[in-house]
This record gives sequence, C-alpha cells and structure tokens, in this order.
Amino acid sequence: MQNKEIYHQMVNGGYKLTKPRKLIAKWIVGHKGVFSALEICRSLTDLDRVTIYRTIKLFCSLDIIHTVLSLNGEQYYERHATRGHHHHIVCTMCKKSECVPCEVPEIEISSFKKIHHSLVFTGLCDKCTINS
Amino acid sequence: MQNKEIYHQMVNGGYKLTKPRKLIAKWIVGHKGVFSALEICRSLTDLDRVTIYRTIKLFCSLDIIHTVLSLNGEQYYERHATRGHHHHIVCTMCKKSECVPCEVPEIEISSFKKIHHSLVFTGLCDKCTINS
DNA sequence: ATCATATTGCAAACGAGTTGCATTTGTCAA
DNA sequence: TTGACAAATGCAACTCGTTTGCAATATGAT
Repeated sequence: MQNKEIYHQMVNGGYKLTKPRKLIAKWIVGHKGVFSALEICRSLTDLDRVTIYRTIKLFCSLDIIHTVLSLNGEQYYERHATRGHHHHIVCTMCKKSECVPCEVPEIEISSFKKIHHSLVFTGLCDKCTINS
Repeated sequence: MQNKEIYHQMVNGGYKLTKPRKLIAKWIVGHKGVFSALEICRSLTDLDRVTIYRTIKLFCSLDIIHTVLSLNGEQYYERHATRGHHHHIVCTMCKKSECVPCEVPEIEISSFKKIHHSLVFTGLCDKCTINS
C-alpha cells in the first residue's frame, strides 16, 4: 500500500493526517504518470480547489511528488520515483504523450547542489503527422 | 545588423513592418538570453501588452524566436540559434540561472516526428546552499 | 472528552495571457 | 503623391490557473 508510505511522510513531517490529504494521497498513488492540480480538482469534486493546491505544495515540500516543467502555463506534477526516473514526449497537436527513458547524463556544476532535471520532448505523433 | 534580418523575415512572411514590431525586434536583438513577454512590457512601456503578446506569437510562428519551457507559469522565449542550443540551470530558491551545454542524446521514436526537447536543471546555487 | 491549533473552505484577489471591437497605420495601386 | 483598404494597434473587459485572508471546522495531544 503506497499511500501508507505517504501518510508516514506526512506524520514524520509533523503534519496532520486529514481526510482531504488522505484522499489526495490515494488519488496520486492510483494515478499513473504526470498530473495537474486541476485533474485532481476534476476528480475529487468534494474538495475545495484551495485545499488541493495547498496539499500539492505540501507534498512537494515533503518530496512525495515533484514538479514537472509545464508546456502551457499549467503546472504538472509526478509521484517521486514512480516506475523509475523517465521523461515524456508530448504531441504538440493532440497532446497525446508517451514515456521515454532518461538518458540525460548527470551534470556536475560546482556552484549548484541537489541538481534535478525536468525534460520534455515534443513532436508530432503518427496520426498528427499524417493530418498536417 | 540582426534586426534587418528579422524585418526581412516579417516582409517575406507577408506581414507589415510596423513601429511596434520594429521596436520589439530591436529589443530582442539587443537582449542576451532568455526573456519573457513581461520583460518586454516593462522595457517598452509605450506599447500595449496585447501588441507585445501578439508580436511574440508572430515571431514564434516565423521562427524568429522560440519558446523555452516555463518553471513558474510564465512563458519564456529565446532568439533562435543564439549561441547554439543549450539549457539552463535555475536555483530553486533565488531563481538565479546559468547556461548549461546540451548533452541530451537525439532520440528516435518511430511514431513521433519533428522531435524537440526542453530541459531545465534545478538546484541550489552556492549562496542558497549556505543559507539553507 | 476537552482544548489548542493546524487545516479547511469560502470569497475575493491575483498575475499572465486572450478576445472583441473601434481606431489608426502601413502598403500598394492609381 | 495621394487615397483606399486591409492589417495591425490599443483599449476595456475577460479568461484561466493559482493564491491570500479569514472565519469555521477537525485533528490529535492531554
């Protein structure tokens, strides 16, 4: 049960285990891949938007999820270490996405610590290539 | 004179060479590195936001500039082919950024064409590492 | 079970970017 | 050079994702 793990991280961090937080944790565990705050809003309609945004921030600070770069002004997130580190390729026309294994070499920059990276590939999927 | 080149691209594309467009072209040529629409707004205060946004879109469609992924909901742009393809590392605390050469291998995905990538490294810069 | 306080939900605001529309400006043909 | 017409501008008012202030509520330590 992956959500138990998240509950643990919350309690360890000194945060209360509330109903909204549990619901959001379960949703995230049950969701494969990248997601946005608004997707959670659309699913968990009993919860206030504000609570969802705040919980997402909390989860980020607890390293339960991390931000993925945005393609369109909407912020996306991903569960830390789901199925190993990887990236996505997104079709610029129809927004369909696929996973891509990570081949970014580790970089060494003396003046920066705790380096993470966010990578998105964009292109045209087979269908959209034909239609364009 | 790099802006002459841009004027050419506009005329070739069948677009008028207006005062606002020339001003924005000059600003972009004179600007080193990544920029946002709002930065131009702050500099060229006589121009309407709307005109700036519309001109940026036009320049993107003419391949004069291209979008850079955003870290915070604000869209960033860069002059095409300035100093060759590269990426950025951004400090998560103070937002200071540095350039990083690109070492992402070309990927081959049969079902996608015209693949581009957007990569941002994040981390803590030296100062923020000390203060945290 | 009680209580302090962390957390929620509402309303109202925010900032970035967009749209509709009347006015102005570039361009091209006369 | 001028004038006409489409293209482009600027204003106002809007959208959408996200945030803030604050009163009401729920959690968990006692």
